[in-house]
Parts: sequence; structure tokens; C-alpha cells
Amino acid sequence: MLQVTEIREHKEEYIKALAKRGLDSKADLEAVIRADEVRRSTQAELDETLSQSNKYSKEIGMLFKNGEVDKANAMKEKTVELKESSKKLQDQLNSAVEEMEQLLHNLPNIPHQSVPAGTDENDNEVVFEEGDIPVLGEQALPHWELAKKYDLIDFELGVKVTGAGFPVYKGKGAKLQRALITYFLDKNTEAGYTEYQVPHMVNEASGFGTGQLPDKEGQMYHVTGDNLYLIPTAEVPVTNLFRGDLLMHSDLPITCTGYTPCFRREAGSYGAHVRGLNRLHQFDKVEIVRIEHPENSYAALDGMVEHVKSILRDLKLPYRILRLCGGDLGFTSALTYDFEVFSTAQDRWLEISSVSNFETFQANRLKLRFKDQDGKNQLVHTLNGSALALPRVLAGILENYQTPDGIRIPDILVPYCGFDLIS
RNA sequence: GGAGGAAUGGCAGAGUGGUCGAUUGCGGCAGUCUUGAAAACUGUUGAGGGUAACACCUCCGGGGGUUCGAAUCCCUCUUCCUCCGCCA
Repeated sequence: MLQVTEIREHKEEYIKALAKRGLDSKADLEAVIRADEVRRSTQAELDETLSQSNKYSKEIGMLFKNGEVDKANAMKEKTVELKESSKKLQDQLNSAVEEMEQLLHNLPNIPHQSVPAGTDENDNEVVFEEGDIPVLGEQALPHWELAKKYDLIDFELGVKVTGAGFPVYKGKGAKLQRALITYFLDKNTEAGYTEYQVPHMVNEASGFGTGQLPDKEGQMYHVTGDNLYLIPTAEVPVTNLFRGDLLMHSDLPITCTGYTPCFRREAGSYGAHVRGLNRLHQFDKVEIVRIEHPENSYAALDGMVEHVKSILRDLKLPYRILRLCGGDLGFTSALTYDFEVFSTAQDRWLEISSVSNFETFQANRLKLRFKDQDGKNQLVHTLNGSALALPRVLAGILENYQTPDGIRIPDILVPYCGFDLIS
């Protein structure tokens, strides 16, 4: 959520920046400023009324104490009118605040200056590319066929038990999955991230805190009986661990990692691009989250990018990094780098990580602040990234590591798997 | 699920209708002492709105009510604790 004071001070810059998202925000921003003006003037009027009635109350108290009952009762009558007008002003204030918040909830984050303008994924900027794309023979198969051939994943069983998009991992497929999770967590904790195991369902306040609600209501599974949401990413429960906190500057940075399954409804997309592991309703992901001093957040973002790079180097997978354009940038993000692995048998890039700086956008909703060196309370910057999302990494490994003898296991994973070939 | 108790500032913990936004301790910050640090001592220190700065207003788990006046009384919701029941 954007901050009103910032909108007031930087209206023109904000309009320009939001235009990179293809958003004409002039009317909305001005409406926010207007609602805020109404809010402030109503508040001032209300304060004045309350101040007057507080004064009367104190005097009445004194009069009673001195036994001047008649005078006190006379003064009571004076407060009647004040009470009525303060009630009316309170109602006016509430509706002004509500109107302002409604508008604010629907405004996305301000893109960082380095974010390129653009309308969709075609306008994303490739900023880095590394790793050799393997040359596979004619007989190379896409991962869903390899999964079937070696009996690693059973999509039909998932359909039977739950529905499409809920795969069942079996045997070496399940073991490889577990190996990846453990390896990612080890890698992240070695880099200083503290491991957390968090709930897989969250309440409404948490969904709001990280920005999934009300914006993406329909994309989360909603447990209506208890009004809880299945998490779409560990970002939600992990970041919300700190909701409402007032930290000390010496507490920063806070760095967390956690493995969770992720649940996404993602309705309305079918066809070749969502086959196999490409898009699922339930998938596994290891997430990293950082809570940073505003001055350090972009250095931290670079650090996260380097960290994810090192994982992909370990796995020896060919990948590239994109800087998302305004049109493809998530609602809450100021700057996002997407990592994509090249899936050789499908001849396409698959997104396996998304690393973002949210600046104060989430912190403002979370009321997550810290006391800075001058003793002032400031909003923190929050960041997160996947390190990594499992299914497409698995797809990349299956496809890129396939040989006529079977699927080789990347060296780094062999100790975690206990085997080096799937045949 | 049943029966009781509780929720107060970053934390701990007083306060049961009228200078209470709240005693005190810890923590934080500043200073004295010290080569420096620790200890000790002194001072300072809740949050939000508002203002050029004051003033002023709001906030004692959330919401509602009683009253001229509520941390304090009433209703309601949530959460936590104790006991009982059920259970991996």
C-alpha cells in the first residue's frame, strides 16, 4: 500500500512511474489526495469539538468535587450539542478514511526507476545469461514423458485423488524432490538465512498484509468454514511473522528461509504450456525472505540474485535473468528479477525463481517498522525470492540431464539422493 | 466440546469512574566515571493523526454501549492460561 504523505509530495513522479505499468493513475491519485484533505479537515473539526467537551468534563469533575452540584448540572447541558456534532463528524471522518483506503488498496507499487516500460512478458529485459545448453539427440523427450517412462510422477493418480494439477511423486521421483528441498534449505541456511517451518494456511489479516487480499482473492484456495486461505507461497506466512512489529535498527537485516507447498487456483489456462510440471495447483517451493533497512534493500536484492545464481551454477542448469517490465511486474513489487531455466526438450524458458523488492509497500500494510539510528520509526523494506521453486527445476533436470542410459543426477544432488542415475 | 481466569507501552508488570497516556523494572538512547569497555550513577525514552512549530485529538486485545467523564462498568468477538472431555 502506498503512503498518502508520499503521494501528496510526489504526485507527478508517481503518475509517471505508474504509467510504466500501463496505468493512468492521475484520477485515482488525485482522488486519494482529495479524500485525504477531507479526512484531515474533518479530523481537525472533530478534534476541536472533542477538545471543548473534554474541557467541560474536567470542569464538571471539579464542580462535583467542590460540591457545586447545580453548576455542574447546568454545565452538563452544554455538552449535549457537542456530543451530537462529534458523532456526526466521526461518521464523516470514517467514510472519508474508508474511501481513501479503498482507493489506496487498488493502487499497485511504484516501479523502481530501472524498470523498463512495457505491456507484457515480451518487453522484459534479459540482463544475464549463463550455462551451456546441452545438445540432445532426436529421441529427447519432454519431462512429462520422461516422468512416465521412469515412473517418477503420476499425474493420473493425482487426478483420481484430488484433481488436475495435483501430481503424485513416486519412488526416485519423490526422493529427488526431497533431495532438492533439503539441498535448497542447506544452501540457504549456509548463506545465513534462518530456517522456518510455518503454517500452510493463513488468516485474512495475513493475506492482506502481503498484498494477496483483496487483490488476488480468487487465486487462493479459501477454506470458508474457518475463513482461512491456503498459502500461495511461503512469502505470506513468513513475512507475516513480523506483522505489526517495531524492530530495532540493530535487528536488521532479518533473513528467513522456509519450505512449504504452495497452492494456486490459477483458473482458466490449459494447453501445451501447462502440461506436466509447467503449471500446477499444488507445488513445492523453498522461499527466502529478507527484512531490510531501506538504505540496504537494493544491495540486498543484488545479493539475493547472486545467491540464486549460485544455486543454478551448482545444478549446472542453463538459465537467464530477466528484469520485469512495468506491465509484467507484480502488484506489490517495485523491482523483480525472474530466473528462467532453459528446458531443452520443450525448447522454451521456464520461470523457476522470482526475486523482488517490495520497498515499503508490504511494510505499510503490515505496519512493520523499525527504530532508526535517530530514534525515529520508519517502515522497513521487505524482499523475497524463490530459492527455488521445485517443479520446473525438476523439469529442467529431467530434460537437460537425459541420456540414452537414463537421467543423470547433478553432482551436487547425488549425496542427497543416494543415487546418480535414474534408469 | 464443557467450566473458570486473563489480555495494559519494545518486553515484564502496577493501576477498578475525574490532572492516567498511565507507577515501576528491564531494554534503548545520552551523559558522568574509564585508555576503552563492563559495572555503577544521572538524565531521557510509547504509538498514530495534526501543525511551519506549538496547541489539540485518538489509542490500555478488536467492535459496540452506559456516562458530562471509561484502562477501570455493561454487551459481544478474538486470543491466551488452568481444569475436564476427545484425539495424532
